[in-house]
Amino acid sequence: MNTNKSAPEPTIARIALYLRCLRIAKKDGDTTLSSADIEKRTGISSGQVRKDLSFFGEFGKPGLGYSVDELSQRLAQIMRLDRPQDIMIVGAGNLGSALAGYTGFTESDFHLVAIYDNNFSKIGRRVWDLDILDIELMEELNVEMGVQIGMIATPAPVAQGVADRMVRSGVRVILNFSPTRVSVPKGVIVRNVDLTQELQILCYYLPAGGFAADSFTTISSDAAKNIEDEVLGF
Amino acid sequence: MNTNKSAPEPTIARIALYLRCLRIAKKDGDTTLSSADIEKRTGISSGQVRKDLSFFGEFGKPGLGYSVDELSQRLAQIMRLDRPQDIMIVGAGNLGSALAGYTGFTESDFHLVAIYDNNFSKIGRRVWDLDILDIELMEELNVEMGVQIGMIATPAPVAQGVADRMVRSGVRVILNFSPTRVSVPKGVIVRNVDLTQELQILCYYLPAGGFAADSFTTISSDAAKNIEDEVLGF
DNA sequence: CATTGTTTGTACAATATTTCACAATCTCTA
DNA sequence: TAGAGATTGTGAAATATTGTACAAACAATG
Repeated sequence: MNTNKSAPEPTIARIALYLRCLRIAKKDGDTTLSSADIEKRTGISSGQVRKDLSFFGEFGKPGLGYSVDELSQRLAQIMRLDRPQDIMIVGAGNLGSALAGYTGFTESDFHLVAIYDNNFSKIGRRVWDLDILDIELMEELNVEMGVQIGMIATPAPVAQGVADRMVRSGVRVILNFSPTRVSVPKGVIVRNVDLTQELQILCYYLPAGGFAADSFTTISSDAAKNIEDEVLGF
Repeated sequence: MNTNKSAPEPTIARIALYLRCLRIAKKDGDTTLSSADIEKRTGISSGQVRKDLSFFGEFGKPGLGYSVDELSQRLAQIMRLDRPQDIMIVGAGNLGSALAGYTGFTESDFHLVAIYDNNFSKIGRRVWDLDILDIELMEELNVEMGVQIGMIATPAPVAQGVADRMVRSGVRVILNFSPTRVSVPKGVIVRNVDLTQELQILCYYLPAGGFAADSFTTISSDAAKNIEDEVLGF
């Protein structure tokens, strides 16, 4: 174990993955998982899994593995995911509205409690089951709500102002979808999800020779299942 | 410089940032930028900037810096962003539709040419200026279109099937928004954008002591501008 | 055109992260 | 309950990434 210094960020990111893996394993009826099992499910090497977990304690039993229930509970505790977390969104446009309706958040016990905008034609309109609120009221309203997690889904030019307002309102961590970096006081954490950047990175890995449809046509991933046949609208 | 081995992934990610920075600098009228200037604009240390750029060549002039125009052009070339790139989206639901309408892609010269779904009630409907196509036709249609970049915006259970179909259709790089990992043949690249995971990571960094609104109330980021006053709907 | 001031490119050092290997510990079965 | 088999936790080695510092190259100015 390693009590003094905090875990590396990549470890934290993987813990989130382990949590999802554990939930699926539980649904599958597995009561215990070895690090090798976790490797099969996540693709993360068993050694990496053990090292990641060992940052926080000794959760496993030699010869057996990890108890699905116990590990889930402990990891959720560490990640502060053992209770529902309230979130707010600023920007009720294209992306903001989609995020507001994203069911994945709800499934993971995130609870959207407010969505703000600065556009008078949007304020008061409903998105899913929420009224769009006037951003001018955020500081006031958040005294009551106490939301600590904010998502920025605005154009770049207003992102910094929104971040500042969030911080003044008591928000402590920010997920920023706008294509710009925002500055925040020390102690507040920002993560950027930059959709364009992701595409650009992928472009770099595009093969040089242009379009070549044949190269991989016959190869099929071993994890492929025949779920395409299911009636599953998306 | 370093011709033999390919650049580290973090470098590639930052190059995308430099490109954006360069575009803004050009708009600002700057014709030349030093690595220190880039640090001011991006927050990436000047040393890091120089090291990143030196992976691909010697673009700067000692005593002067980098020519905005030349560097933009060279970097765009390296990232294959010197010409428009066609993309497709699978999943015309909540998130997929939002991505289809995301203006950021268009601004960076990405061109959405197809959006697919498997739900008969959606196929044929229009999203923005595109007809939603039957996913069953992807292989056939993409012979003509030759799209190499795909985005998965479906529920997790069908993501692997969609990825397989994309690969069979000639897609070479995939941006996966579904909350699951997909396997692809060697040579095909997948990047995952996992919205729930991002929130979960942030949760970990939430301060322990619960809600404490005062701590940062008076501190304001030095980069804050008064753009809130602008009439800028979002 | 020499001198001063800037800025690059890069070797080297420092961190950070991942991989590897294995003793120690536990399970399971006979 | 003893012995075989499985799996953990963790140091130590290997990689990967970032930070530092400085000689060499150029600009600018009078």
